[in-house]
This record gives sequence, structure tokens and C-alpha cells, in this order.
Amino acid sequence: MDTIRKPPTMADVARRTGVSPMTVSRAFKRDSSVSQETREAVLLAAEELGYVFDSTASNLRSQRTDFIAVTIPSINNANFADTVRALSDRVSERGLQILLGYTNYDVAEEERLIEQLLRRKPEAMVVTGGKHTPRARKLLANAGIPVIETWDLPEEPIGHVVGFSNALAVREMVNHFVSVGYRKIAFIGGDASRDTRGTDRRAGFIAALIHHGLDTSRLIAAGPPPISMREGANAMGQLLERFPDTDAVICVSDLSAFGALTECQRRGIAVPDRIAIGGFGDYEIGAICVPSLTTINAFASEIGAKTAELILDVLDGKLDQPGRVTIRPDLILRQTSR
Amino acid sequence: MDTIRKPPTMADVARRTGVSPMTVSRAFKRDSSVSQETREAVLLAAEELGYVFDSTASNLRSQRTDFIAVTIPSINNANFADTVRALSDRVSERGLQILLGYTNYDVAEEERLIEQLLRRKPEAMVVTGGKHTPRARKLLANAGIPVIETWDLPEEPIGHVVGFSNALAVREMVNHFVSVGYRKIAFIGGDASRDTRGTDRRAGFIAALIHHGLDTSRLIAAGPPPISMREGANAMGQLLERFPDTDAVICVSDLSAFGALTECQRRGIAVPDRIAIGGFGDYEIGAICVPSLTTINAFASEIGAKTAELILDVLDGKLDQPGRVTIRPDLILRQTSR
DNA sequence: TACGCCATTGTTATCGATAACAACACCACT
DNA sequence: AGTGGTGTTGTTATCGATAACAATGGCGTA
Repeated sequence: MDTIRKPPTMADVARRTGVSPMTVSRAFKRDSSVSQETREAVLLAAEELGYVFDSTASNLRSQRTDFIAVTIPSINNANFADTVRALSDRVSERGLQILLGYTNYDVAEEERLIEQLLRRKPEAMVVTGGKHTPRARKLLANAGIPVIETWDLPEEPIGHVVGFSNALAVREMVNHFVSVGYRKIAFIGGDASRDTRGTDRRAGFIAALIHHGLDTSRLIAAGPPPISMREGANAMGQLLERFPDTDAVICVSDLSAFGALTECQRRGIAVPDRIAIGGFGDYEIGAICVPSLTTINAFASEIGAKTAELILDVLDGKLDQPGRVTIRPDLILRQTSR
Repeated sequence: MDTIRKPPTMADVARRTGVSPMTVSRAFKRDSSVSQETREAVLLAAEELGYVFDSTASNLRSQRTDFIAVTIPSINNANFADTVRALSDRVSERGLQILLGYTNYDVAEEERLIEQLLRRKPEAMVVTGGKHTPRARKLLANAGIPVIETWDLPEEPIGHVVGFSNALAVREMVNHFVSVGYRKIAFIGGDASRDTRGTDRRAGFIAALIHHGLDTSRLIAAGPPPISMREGANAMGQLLERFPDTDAVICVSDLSAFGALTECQRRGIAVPDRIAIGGFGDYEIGAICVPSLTTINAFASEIGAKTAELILDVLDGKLDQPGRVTIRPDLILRQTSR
């Protein structure tokens, strides 16, 4: 009859191998000083016993968890997913694991999430964006671990930064649109208060129009983030009714831009001949759809990779002052605009 | 001058509040027996000291981590992201946190990942798919925690199952296509050995064609997974050259189906008049694109929600035998087919 | 031969919260 | 007054791995 037995510990493996627990512990580390022979014997005994290494005990004693905590606004967004993937790929080579949480584009939720993640004692904390509640800032600043803000260039960074200026990127698109002759340019984005990157992009849009002396009233608020394809399509419908003479529209992301494009297709409106469309983020869909989307490549994967490098450098003690990596977004001209 | 001081512990908070560490511990739990007065005093002292609860110690002593480990093939896939989000939303209400890893559609990588995740002592383990290496199966079976296989209906489940038959779902689409008159039907999917759900879908496709006495040679292998828009477009190009008289094509996902659609648009081939297209997964893009995509809704979010409910039931001791939740995918007819 | 270095292994105390048990005060009810 | 229950707090030992230090044996070199 099977009795419910407790799972084996290192002590059990040690007994079976005829060594001390400490030797078992060393055998499970990569580069520690155990003879090849002993290590193999230990690992064999462990496999036979069905031993599974217990990180919780290791974490407490060694005061290391090998977690990298990451917050992103949404798990369903290909841009953020790309960043996380690049980050994860890079740090997992070093045995570090991503601990992921999403904020739903809400700074209050972000605060809760940050507090929860910090309890797990991660080695570093990566947050998306540079706007946080005062308490979240305080928690991060006092956590005693490297903090990296991404996808933004905050004026007063908490620690390290790997990002770009959302406002500047959109401004460059506007400059291009104006240079090729568009004058009645609209913006489709989310409600102002929530998605801070979206708000920055809209601010850059308005600033650029003012700079060119153009009308800034063509702003369509597509609801609370995330603004995806459906919201983009609806917003384009509103735009066409409220400002029928619009000759170009810039959308907060490629997803909404694609939605807007399809709405034009449904209404038989020629893109780009009657209205041009610009997106943001260089999602796969923008390169594939017909006509393909003019957009801005923000180098999502590169943000993740650079963040990983920065974290590894800090953990290795190679960097003792806050790092600031600035990404330069790229305007990609395709078929939805001149 | 600031000396580097160690972060405060419960003992520090206890001293400051004038109570025992145990009382502090209770104050940080939700429903434990501390007076409202004491709790507030403790939390105030904690806040003043900048105390952050240390999960690593709690995890070891209580033998609970409140982690739910989850493996998905790719973090960049909206279907799996939907499942994880629904799962996460449900379990986080109960203080459980998702520990996510991705396998890159590779069972060997899955094995490594499962081993790594089990070391963290999760309360339950959710895996995507029902095909695993023998060692992975053994690790899961011996882990002593609830195991839930999803997005599949394995013949010999390890533990619980929340899924559907990929083969059957595609078979139903084929049946519909045949019933409305399509006869030369092709399939676009990934290379056979990798993505097991994709392979199941192709198997269902072939079985259905055989049942109807139709030609089964129109199979396009679009490379190793993930098969996304670009691969779908390339595969459609191949299909049109190798089997120009094809009258319908079923794609392994909506992403590849959309890519295929755009290739037709680039070549001026009428959809669905000259060739019909079917997708899989009911991604947002399929509902928005023009023409909209005929597809199969596999209820990704529902899989996550049902998985969460199952986990909570098991952890509450309300379920002592393996659960098997079968999802019934839905054929959604839209504009890319009759 | 003697010395010291290196590789390998062992011993002891500890990381910080909490399970299990004990104790105390206070109140209601008989 | 005595009894029992409830709500609140305290005490002690412990979860399982490992940091820090110690010890051993083998080998090369002077």
C-alpha cells in the first residue's frame, strides 16, 4: 500500500549517494567545485529518487531568486510581447527567469502589481512606461534593485532607461506627411488619461501641427485602451463623418491603423488617394496587408535585448551609474501614404 | 552619511509596533485573527519602515508559493495570450500568480521549461497541448500538484484536461466546404513534426477529405512554427503555382489565412469567388479584415477561465478525480467562403 | 623531505516567515 | 461564582538549501 511520502530533499539524495548535503548542493550548481565523478553520482541518485530541486529554500538562504520582474500594459500586444521575448531569451541564458505581470494600462493597477512583484524579491524590475503613482515610484526607488523604465524617455527616471520619445517619433511622421502635401491631418488614439504612451504620441502630433500652423481639431478618442482593430475601424467611421475633408490620419498603433484601413475599404474610400493612413509600431500586419501600412518602427525587440544587456551589466557590477539607452524610431514609408 | 542597511524584516516591524513577529505575520494575512486596531498599527509601522513582505521566506515555511505555472508555445500569439489572460484574471483574485514560460513549439524545450518551473514549487501546472517527452510526462505525473493539459484532448491525459479536438474542428470546416460545393481543397500549415496542434488539424483535414473521397495531395508545408502572416502569404503563392485549380484552402490559423488572403489580393485573385479561404482561432483580424475570414472559434478565453475554475476547485478540495472539460469549437462563416 | 598550493569535501549556523501549540482576557450564561 | 467559548496574542521549532569557514589529500617544486 502506498503511503503518502514527502518529496525527497537534498539530504535524501546525499544519503543515497554517500556524500554530504553540501556536496549535493554543489553538484546542482553549474561551475562549482565538485569532481565530475561525484556530480554524476549525485545526479543519478537524484533522478532515481525523483528529486526536484527546491528553489524556495535556495532563494531564502542565498537571498537570490533569479527572477526578473516585468510589467507590461497588456499581454495581448505584439509589441510588448516582442520586447518581453527578446528580454527573456537573453536573460534566460544566464539562468534568470521572467516574472511577468500586466497593468491593463492603469497606473493604480501598476502600483498593486509592482508591490506584489517586489515581494518575490526579483533581481531587477523592468516597467513599461515612465509614468507611475508616487507610491509606485517610492517602492521602486527603495527596492534596492536595478529598475529599468522602457518604451519611454522619462524626464526624471527612477533608475535606468531603455526607450524613445513617443512624441518625437510621431512628430517626424507629421513632418513627413506635411512635406509631401497633406494638410488636414487627424489623429486616432485612446482616451487621454489612460495609456500614457498614446497620450505622448498625441501630444507630439498636436505639437507638430502647431509648428506647421495647421488645424489641430481632428482628434478622435476611440475609448479606453487597448485601442485595437475594431476601435480603429469605429474611429475611422467617426472621423469620416465629422471631418469628411481629412486627407491623412495618424493612428496610435498599427492595429488601429489597420482597422481604419478596413473601414475605408468597406466604404469604398481610396487609400492613400483620398486619405492617407499612418500607424505606429511596425506590427507584422502592417507589412503584409494590402495596401501595406506606413508606420514607425520602435524596435520592440531591440528594447528587450538592450534592457537585458543593461540588467546583466548591472548585476555583473560593470555599470554603477544609471544607464540611458535611447532608441531611435524609424519612419517606414509604405503604400498607405505618399 | 548613509550606511548600507539591510532591508527591514517582520521582526523590525514587530519591534516598532510593540508586538510579536507572529502578530505582524497575521496582520499581513487577509482573514487571520488580529484586531483591526493592531492590524492598522502594524501596517502603519511597516509603511514607515519601508518594509516589503518577503515571499521567499513565507514560501519556504508555509510550503506554498501561490504560483500557477503555465507553458505556452509562444508569447506572441493572441490565442494563447487570451487563454493566459483569462486564467490569470481568475486566479489572481485568489492571490495566485501566473509563472509563464514559452516552449517555442518544441517538446524538448518544453521538458526543460517544465523542469525549471517545477523547481519553483507551483501550486498547479498548466501546459498547452497533450504531447510531451516521456521525461516531461514523468516529471508532471510525479510533481504532486494538479496538472492541466489544454488546447487538446489527449488520449492518455496526465491529469486534468480543458480542451477540444483540433482534428474534429477542422473536419467540420471541411464538411461544410464540401457541402457548399468546394472539391479541390488545400491545407496550409507548418512542418509536421513541430506544432502538434497544427499537425492534428492537418490530420483532421486529410481524414475528412478521405471520407468524402477527395484528393488529399494539396498540402503546403509553410516551414517550422510559428506560421504567421508572412508564411501564410508565401504558402499561398506556392499553392497557386503548384495547384492552380484549387477552389478552397484551409489554413492552420487566422494569421496564415490572412496572409494567404493578402497574397490573393496582390495577385488579383478573387476571394471567395475563385478561391475560398478558411482560418482557425477567430483572431480579431479575421473579423475586421475585408473580406472577413471564415474561421473556427476555439474559445481561447473560455479555455483559460475553465482552467482557472478547475484549478481553484482542486485546490479547494472540491474535486478529487481528474476533470475533463471539453470545449466545442464553433464554425464561423464569413466572407472568404460560401 | 618539506612546504605550500589547489581541488575536493565536510560542518555549522543561518536566511525570514509561520505552523502548531499555548495562554490570556473578556464576556455570556447557568 | 463557576464554566465554557471566543477573540486575540505570544512562544518555539521548523521549512530546505547554502554561505562561510574548516579540513583533507594529492601533487609539484625547492
